[in-house]
Amino acid sequence: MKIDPDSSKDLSAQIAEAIRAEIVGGQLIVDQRLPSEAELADHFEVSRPTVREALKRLAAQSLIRTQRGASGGAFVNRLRFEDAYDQQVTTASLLLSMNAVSFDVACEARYALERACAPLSAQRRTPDHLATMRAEIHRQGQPGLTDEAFCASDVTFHRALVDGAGNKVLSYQLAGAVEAMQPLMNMITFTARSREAIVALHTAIADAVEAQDATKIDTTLTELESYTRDLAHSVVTERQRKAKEQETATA
Amino acid sequence: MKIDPDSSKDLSAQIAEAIRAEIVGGQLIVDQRLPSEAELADHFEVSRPTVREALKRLAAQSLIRTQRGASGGAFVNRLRFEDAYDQQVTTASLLLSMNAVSFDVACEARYALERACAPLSAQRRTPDHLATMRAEIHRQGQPGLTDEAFCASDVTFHRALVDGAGNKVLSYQLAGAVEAMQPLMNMITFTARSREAIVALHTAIADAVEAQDATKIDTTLTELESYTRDLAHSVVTERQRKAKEQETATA
DNA sequence: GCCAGATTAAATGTCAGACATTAAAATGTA
DNA sequence: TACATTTTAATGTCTGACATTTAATCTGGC
Repeated sequence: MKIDPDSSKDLSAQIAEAIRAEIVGGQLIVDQRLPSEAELADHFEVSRPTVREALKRLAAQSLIRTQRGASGGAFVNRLRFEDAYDQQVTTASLLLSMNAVSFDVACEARYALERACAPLSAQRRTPDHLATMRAEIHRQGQPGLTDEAFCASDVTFHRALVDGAGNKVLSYQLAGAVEAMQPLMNMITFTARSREAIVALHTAIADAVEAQDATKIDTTLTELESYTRDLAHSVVTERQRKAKEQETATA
Repeated sequence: MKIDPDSSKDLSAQIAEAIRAEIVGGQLIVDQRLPSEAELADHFEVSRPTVREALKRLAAQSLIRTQRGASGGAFVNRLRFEDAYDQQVTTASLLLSMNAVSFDVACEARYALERACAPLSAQRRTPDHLATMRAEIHRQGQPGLTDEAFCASDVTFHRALVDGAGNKVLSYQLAGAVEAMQPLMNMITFTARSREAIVALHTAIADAVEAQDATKIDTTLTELESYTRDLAHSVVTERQRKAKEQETATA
């Protein structure tokens, strides 16, 4: 394994970097055991706490897992889609919230990606996917549904559409984006009227998926996108109007 | 801040989780300073090394940064697109290499995503994007170019196409996917003949982008996808044939 | 010979206290 | 006021110890 010159960065960061390079480079393979903390400390000529900090960094990225007890230790972890998925959701959420990404930009990206798998989904969707979509549409029509539940159902519906493409990589990428946008979507309070319109568009999408009509899915998704954006705009302007009104009243 | 019951997980993992929840929940905002390690240790009733391990976990995810010296400490980090981008590339690379994702699946996902931003790119591309694409095409035509340089240029070309859509979220998502696939693409050794075909397709794409012809971009990308897959298949079968030949020779 | 239980050993998890290093802030002086 | 010095508060690192977990080994009885 590599050495660390006395550079500016933390020792633990350098050690983590060295081990990560071994993993992505393929020198350390899945389920292989790393040397023990004491051995690593010896090798890198640092103390055990420093090595531990490095290992925790790698664990935070799901690159390794640790096991206690005899014949325990740190093992190279098989990165599963679910783990990566969780990471991506929080990362994308923070990106959106911390960088003042406008609703329009996020919305555009989301629907562009979703349209990307429409043709594949039209071709490969199974009865399972269709059933999920229909079930969620039915749920979205229930009058007593809370806003949060409606949004969650919305996410499930769109995930079914994406999963219908039968491509794990695509599902991974896209589902992360869709889920990350949910907080932004939640900011829009859906009225009974807008729910009705959304359910109608969802039904049209489900019909098109069932009929394997890729073009129709595409155009309906575009409709849904512009409807969502209009809705968001009207919510924003309404809020501004109310804020102004209140300002006038107090003045 | 929250407490930790004596559950199964590491104390450092629990503490990291508690702080992360504060960050994603918005209780801790960007550039805000966390309590010092000693104060955190006091609050959570653990030792300082344990707190430090927790902080390193968060640092590994770019959620915090630390600063030494008086009035130093740990600060909530503004997650930038570049940071997230790097993380995504390594995550996606590992996903592909560790989960035996087939070339076809990865390739399909990549081109599906790329087609998703074709319409936007046709609409919004600037002279800069066009210039980058032309420059990379020219480079790809040079006879002395190494395979690695050709692939890197390929990535740059496609990034320009994606960036042309003028949507940071889209660029972030897609560029990660494209870059993660590069090692897989590198496995295909390009012959002079296939390079020629690829340059021709790239030229057709650049022309279509310049003409703002979204449909033409889409169809050409599809052509490029199927060409790439055919190439990969022929490489694989050729390798198998050679392996068999050698087996027969030794037998 | 074989199985159940006790023992051992090796590893991670945690703690306490100390010192080193850094960089900002406070202080003193011309 | 401007500049050099000192102080101070924080992270970075080390040492050594103990606690806990768990697999492997040893032991005794049948």
